[in-house]
Amino acid sequence: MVRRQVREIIREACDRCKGSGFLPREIELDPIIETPRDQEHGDYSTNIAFLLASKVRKNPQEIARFLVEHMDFEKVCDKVEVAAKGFMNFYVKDAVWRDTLKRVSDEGLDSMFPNVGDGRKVLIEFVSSNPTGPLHIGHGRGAAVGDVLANVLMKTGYVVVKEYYVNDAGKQIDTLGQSTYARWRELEGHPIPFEEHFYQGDYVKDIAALLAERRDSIPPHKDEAIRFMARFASDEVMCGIERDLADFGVVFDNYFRETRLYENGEVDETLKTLEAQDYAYEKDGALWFRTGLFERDEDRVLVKSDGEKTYFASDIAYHKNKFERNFDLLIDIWGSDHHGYIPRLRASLEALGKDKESLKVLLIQFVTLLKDGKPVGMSTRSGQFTTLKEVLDEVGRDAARFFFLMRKSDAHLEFDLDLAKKTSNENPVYYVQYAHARIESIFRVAMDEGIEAASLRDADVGLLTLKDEIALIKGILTFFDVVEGSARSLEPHRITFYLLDLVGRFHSYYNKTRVIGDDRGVTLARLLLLDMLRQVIRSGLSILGVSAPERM
RNA sequence: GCGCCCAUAGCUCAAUUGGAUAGAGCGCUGGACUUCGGAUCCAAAGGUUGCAGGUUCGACUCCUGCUGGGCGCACCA
Repeated sequence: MVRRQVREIIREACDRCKGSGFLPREIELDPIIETPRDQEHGDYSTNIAFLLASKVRKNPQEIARFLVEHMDFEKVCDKVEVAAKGFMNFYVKDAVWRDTLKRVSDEGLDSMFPNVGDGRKVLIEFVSSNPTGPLHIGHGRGAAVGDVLANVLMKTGYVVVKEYYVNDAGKQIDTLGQSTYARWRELEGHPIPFEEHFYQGDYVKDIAALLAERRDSIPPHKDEAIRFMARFASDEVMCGIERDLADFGVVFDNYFRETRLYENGEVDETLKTLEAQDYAYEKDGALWFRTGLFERDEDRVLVKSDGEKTYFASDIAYHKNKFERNFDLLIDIWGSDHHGYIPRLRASLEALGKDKESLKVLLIQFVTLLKDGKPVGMSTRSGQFTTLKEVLDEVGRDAARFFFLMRKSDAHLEFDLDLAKKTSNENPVYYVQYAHARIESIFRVAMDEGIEAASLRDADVGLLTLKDEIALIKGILTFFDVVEGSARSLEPHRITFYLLDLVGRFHSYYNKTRVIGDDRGVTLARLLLLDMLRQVIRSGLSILGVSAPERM
């Protein structure tokens, strides 16, 4: 908003300088307008003089001075300074900040989010955990990142579809069937060896117990029984996964089953296409994809010599299917242990004539759970993993989601269970939520004193004259920049950091300044400020999927 | 052996994507409640950004080489 006005001022000045012959007419620049971290350097600054310096072979400072002389900034800025090195610093008028706040208040938050997506369609595929066991903590992090990223993109003008890819075909489902069968035989008193590669978790026993209750529906022959149990168990596990996700506040638009790709013949069709273009070849009785043609990676098997298709084969078909559904952007969110898989998938998309740049893969690093300051071990095979459900039961949805978004997704995350449970100042979730509850409380008091919510419309923002108040306004308005940056960089964790910073300013302001006082005009103006603040906190928390309580 | 990611205050992490004097929280030390919620605030201490070069007006950020950690390198998914 204000940034755009500053950009316009710079553009005008450049045009004027071109007219005067100082700058060559053909020069085109898109200057970066940034907010300096040091307040002393103004509200915005630009590096345009440095960019021009190399093109017109003049001193950056000289260019900056000349630009400022030809600049018509009085409407927006008190002053524009040229710093020693050549930065141009813009000092925005307090009145401009106040008026912008008032405008947001009048027009509503939702109309202020920048339209980054412009209606483009995005498919975000995430979690996609195999239906062979419950979600663990790592899936939880992926779920939080995917869900919040979806919210961010929706706010900024994208049309978003959230999809879960269900690997309900292949060997691991078969193993689940065998594991269930073995547990069932134990229950029936006819145990068979429980092999090491079977799924060890107790949930398999629970499912076997369910089956024991409906013995009649189990086919008599072992192979058929295993197949039946595989289906039954994976459906059961999938139900549990959906339930855990719902408890976590994550709802998918679509569950896409791998078996569907086989049933529709899409896998075979994809393989035929690749073969026809000589991107696939036979060797040693297997069908190989020429990954090396497109990426620095080895050729990979699509069809094994036993005739079985690999996961890679169906995954190519899956991504082809995504493109055919006319998405402009595909986002895959994977565990970072799958990073080696990226080159071959990108290669396959290129082979199919798709733009591989329209696939973005976000990698989620591992989560280490800490309890009593010590890491809690996890391993799917041994059944020792900590499930998402356990963490949710322990710390609650709000803390879990917030904690998952306190780190860049490709950085290791240490999740301190004790800290997440604490209802104290050390817990960052409470720090943010407390600010909201505190503002709500102030409004309750204001109501008691006979101030109507509607009267905020008549508040005179000109009465917000304190330095802290201008700083708060700037903080509030930064929200829209942060959401934009979050969308452009696909980094949802920025929202978390922003909120912590914003409410920090509020708490500080609160401790110094009384909101409700004798002067009704000032009171109203401050209430308007706080109203915008709570709206931004609410909006930010709702993007994170975290509640904004009125009382705590 | 090859590839990807990470390395920043005692600890956990930021740093506007190449910008100005590298910032927060926790912890430590000292302070603030007769008034809107002390689940809060204020102040102080804490750094050769793993090491060595390079690119340029300018590097935590980009390039090269080391060191140390994580993860991959299947006719598994």
